[in-house]
This record gives sequence, structure tokens and C-alpha cells, in this order.
Amino acid sequence: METQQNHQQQGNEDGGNKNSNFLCRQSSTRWTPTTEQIRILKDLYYNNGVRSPTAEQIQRISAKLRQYGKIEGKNVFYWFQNHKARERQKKRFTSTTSASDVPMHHRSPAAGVWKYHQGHPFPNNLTGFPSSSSSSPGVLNIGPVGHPGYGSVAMEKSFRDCSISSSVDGNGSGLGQNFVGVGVDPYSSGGGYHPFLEKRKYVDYETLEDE
Amino acid sequence: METQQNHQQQGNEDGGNKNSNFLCRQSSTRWTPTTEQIRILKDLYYNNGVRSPTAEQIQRISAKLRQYGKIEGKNVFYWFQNHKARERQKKRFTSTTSASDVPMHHRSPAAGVWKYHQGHPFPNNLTGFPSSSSSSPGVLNIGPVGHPGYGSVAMEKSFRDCSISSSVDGNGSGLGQNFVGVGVDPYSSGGGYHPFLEKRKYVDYETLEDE
DNA sequence: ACGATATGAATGAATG
DNA sequence: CATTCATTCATATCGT
Repeated sequence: METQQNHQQQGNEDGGNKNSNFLCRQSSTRWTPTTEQIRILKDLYYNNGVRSPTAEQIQRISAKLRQYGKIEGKNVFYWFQNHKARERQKKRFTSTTSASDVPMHHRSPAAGVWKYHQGHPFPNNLTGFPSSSSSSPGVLNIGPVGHPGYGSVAMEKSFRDCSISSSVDGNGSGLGQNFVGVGVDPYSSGGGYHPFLEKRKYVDYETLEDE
Repeated sequence: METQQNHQQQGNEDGGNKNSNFLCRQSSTRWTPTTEQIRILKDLYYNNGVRSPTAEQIQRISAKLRQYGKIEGKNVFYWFQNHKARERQKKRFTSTTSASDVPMHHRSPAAGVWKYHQGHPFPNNLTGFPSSSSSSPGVLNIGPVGHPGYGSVAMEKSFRDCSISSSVDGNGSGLGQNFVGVGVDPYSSGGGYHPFLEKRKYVDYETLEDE
């Protein structure tokens, strides 16, 4: 796991992009977190118990981490998502079917990371934020958003799709051709419920009061 | 025949998928949209402003898409839900426009496309924005349209279904009636909906919070 | 270099 | 409608 070396060639907060290959996609290779970034993220994850940061938190985190290298909101988002998912995934696989197959991933002492003062229940930071708990020299306080100030939208998408499929038919997108005659039926029942989705489990929180 | 295309054709055997490891080929419980399906969905989403299709629409769409591969109503439903949600989420990460930014979207009434009758302002658009969709299949209003949020061309993300063969042509299968006057049909399918989804499949796993 | 592993990214499905 | 979980793909990096 993270016991690896930190060889990030980072240092350039722009991702350098030394791509020489002119492959299909060469845009920004996937985000390669720097050591600092990783450290901060882990700090937030373990020391602050941040697992699923909200949009505001993500913005703050990414803004903070941007100082150490190029990073976007989605990177932070995915990072936490993956980190959490992976931890759980491993835990669940911790037996089941015992050995005998799936030599996929060897057990990794990921738990080793828990060297910090892991012994206190996290104070629910999902909505709030750590009072301080400055442990690492890069702690950021995900305080109140206050005034975010919108910026530009650049959210670049990765086009891994190699199929350019440019000149296909005279329609390019084939809008007209592929148009599905769904027709916006104004009289659609519009009941509000989705017949596709089966009802809830067994109870309709009708009489249930809020927690 | 569906000509070549790359559909994975999962009429029965979903397996097909693409590569993946040979782990467990449990019938991929997950719907794997084909290129055409995605294309059509995007077309509906962007060019027609469909975002929260109603049951009728979902049925129509799924029926149409079924020509390109196995698909259920819920798949369509979820697709739109996710697509919409993700767009918003993404935006949220990059620019927290708070709630009242609204740079300045001008609902250009230019195209009298969306002129709700004296009664319902497009039940299709829960978000309340002109879908500019051609209620009449015969019309294509893919013009500039003043989409408040996204007026760009589809072409967003892709999928690993990166199957070559760009030839999108030959979509003849049943698509011949593309611009047929399905339009507003008061008698359309009329509530013949049936529950697709079943209850949940998984039981709540251990809700381990942390260690 | 290649194979394995680690991990970022994407998205279907589901729940609240 | 938002939030989250699970699964899978894609790729960077490391080991040999």
C-alpha cells in the first residue's frame, strides 16, 4: 500500500505532461498525488475521520492540496471514495472462501498506517469539521464555506474513447436518425412515483417520525 | 440483423462484456450499455433535454434501446438519474455557485419550441427548464437553445465499452420510424407499466463505521 | 520488458 | 434529488 516509495516526480504543480506519445488520450494522465497531498488526505481520513467529504469540503481540500500539485475536486472525491471502498473491500474479503483461489491481491498491512492517535471516536465531521487536530504540517481546516466564490469550470473529461467515429453518417451525432420517438407526452401520468422501482422494502415511512 | 456494430448483444449471454479478468463471470448483474445505447441516451439527454423521463418515456426509451442490447426500464431510469446527478455534483466540486449565482442564463424564447399549452409547463422537466425537446419527433431543435446549464454537445465522458467500429450507420433496425409521429399520444401506452425492480438484493451489510 | 499490484477514474445500482 | 456503495476499467509504478 502506501508503504511504497514516494517517487512522485511531482514538484511541478501542473502535471508537467511530458507525454510524448500521441496516443488516443494524452491529456492529463490521471492525477498522481504528491507525497504531501497523500499525507494530507490521509490525515483527513484517519485523524479527522473524513470519509465522504461534502462538496464544500472537497473544494477546500482540493484548494489546499493544489498548493502541492495539480489537483481537482474530483480527485479528492474519488480518493476518498476509493480509499473507503478499498478498506471495506479488504475487510470483507478477510476470510470468505478462505484460500484456494483468487490470488489477486495479497494481504497488505494497510492497517499499519494507523499509527496516529487512533483511539478516539471521530466527532462526526461530515457536516462539521475538525476543531483543529493539527497533526501534520499541512492540516487544513475545512471550516465553514462562507464565501466560496465561483470559478471557472474546466472539469476536463478524460477521453479514453478511441473511437472517434467522425464521419459516420451524414448526421454526425445521428440526432435525427437516432431520435427516439419518445415524444414528450404532456399527458404523461406523471404520478410522481416510478413504476420501475419497486416500492421500498416493506414499510412506507408514513407514520414513522423523523429521528 | 443488427449488422456488425459492436453490441455486446446480451440477449442472453451477458458475459461477453469485454476483457476483464476471468474472475467470476457471474452474470454481470449490472447492465452494460452498448455504444448505441449510450449514444441515444445522451442524445435524449442533451438534444432533447430529457432528464427525468416519466414512466412512459422510460418505457419507450428502453424499448428502443432494447434493439441494441438487453436493457430494462430501471436501467434507463437510473441512467438519467445518475447522469444528471453527476453533472451537478461535478459542478459542485469545481464551483460552488452557492445557490444564486446564475451567471445569466437567458431563456431565449427564440424557438417557440417549448410553448406549453395553457396547462402544464412540461412535466418532463422537473428542473423546470426548457427542454426544447421536439415534442414533435419530426422537428429537431438542436439549435443553440438556451440551456441554463448545459447546452453543449453531448460528447462527455465515455465508457470502457470502447469498441472500435465507428460506423454508426446501419442502425436500421427498427429505427426506420425515427421521426415518426409518435409525439404526443394521449393514448400512448397508457399506464401499462409494470414493476420491474424488485426489492433490494443485498442485505445491509455490516455497518462498520470504523475501527 | 513484462507481469502483478496499487490505485485513480467511471458508472451502475441503491438508499435516504 | 443527493449521497453512497460496489464493481470494474485503466493506468502508473514496482518487482522480478
